Amino acid sequence: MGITKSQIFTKNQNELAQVFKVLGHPARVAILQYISNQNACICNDLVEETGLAQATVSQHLKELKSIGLLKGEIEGKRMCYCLDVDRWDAIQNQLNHFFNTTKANCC
Amino acid sequence: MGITKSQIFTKNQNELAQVFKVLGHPARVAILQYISNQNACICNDLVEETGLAQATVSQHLKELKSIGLLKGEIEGKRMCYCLDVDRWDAIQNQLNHFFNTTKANCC
DNA sequence: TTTTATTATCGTAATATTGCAATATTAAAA
DNA sequence: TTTTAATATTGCAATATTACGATAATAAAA
Repeated sequence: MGITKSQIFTKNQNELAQVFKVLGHPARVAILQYISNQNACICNDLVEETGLAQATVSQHLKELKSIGLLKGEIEGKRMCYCLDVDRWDAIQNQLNHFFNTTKANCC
Repeated sequence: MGITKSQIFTKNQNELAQVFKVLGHPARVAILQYISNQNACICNDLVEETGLAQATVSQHLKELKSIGLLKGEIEGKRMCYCLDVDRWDAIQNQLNHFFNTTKANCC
């Protein structure tokens, strides 16, 4: 096979896993950290910063957008990507809820 | 290509991404939640619980072990897998540190 | 309008992941 | 010792991801 059997898991489990998955690439971690050190960012900065090709960076940005972590505004012929802070906080809360509720007494 | 260029990122970024990646599958989220509802667990329970084949479950458990989240004790001819609570807390702290430090003023 | 700069998308190659059947391993039970 | 039960490993097919060159799209600048 090779296809994740998402239909056998709950909506919550799939959503949680999707968030983790998007964050599960060092380039995307690096992109988020870089944006946090600026007040904003543009894609071409990230090409220099990450050492990845422009097409690759654009693709990673798309994935971060797909879970709502980034929002982009058009600024002339540039894109200004920045964190969606509300979504950022919501995701942090969601992950903490997972960690707090999934804590077992060990055998 | 298709290979993640981990050498161009920091050790911290790679480690963080690796943790997110392991958690980024609904079966592994479900396994952790199931273990938390028991006091322990055995692999065969998980086969029924998840609807995945025994080999598949075993593989997911191996990945969770790879980041230290689970520890397994041999109990006769069974394995007793349980959360490593110290590691669990450490990872939660690591992720919170990432979320707290990577928080930008939006543009 | 033409050029230039910036970002997105498409197509494709390389690699990774998922899932499972078959088989191996291990230890208790018979 | 042989059988049985539980888990791990191997090998493989299907699908997903990563990366990038080429190209398209868009908007400011010349």
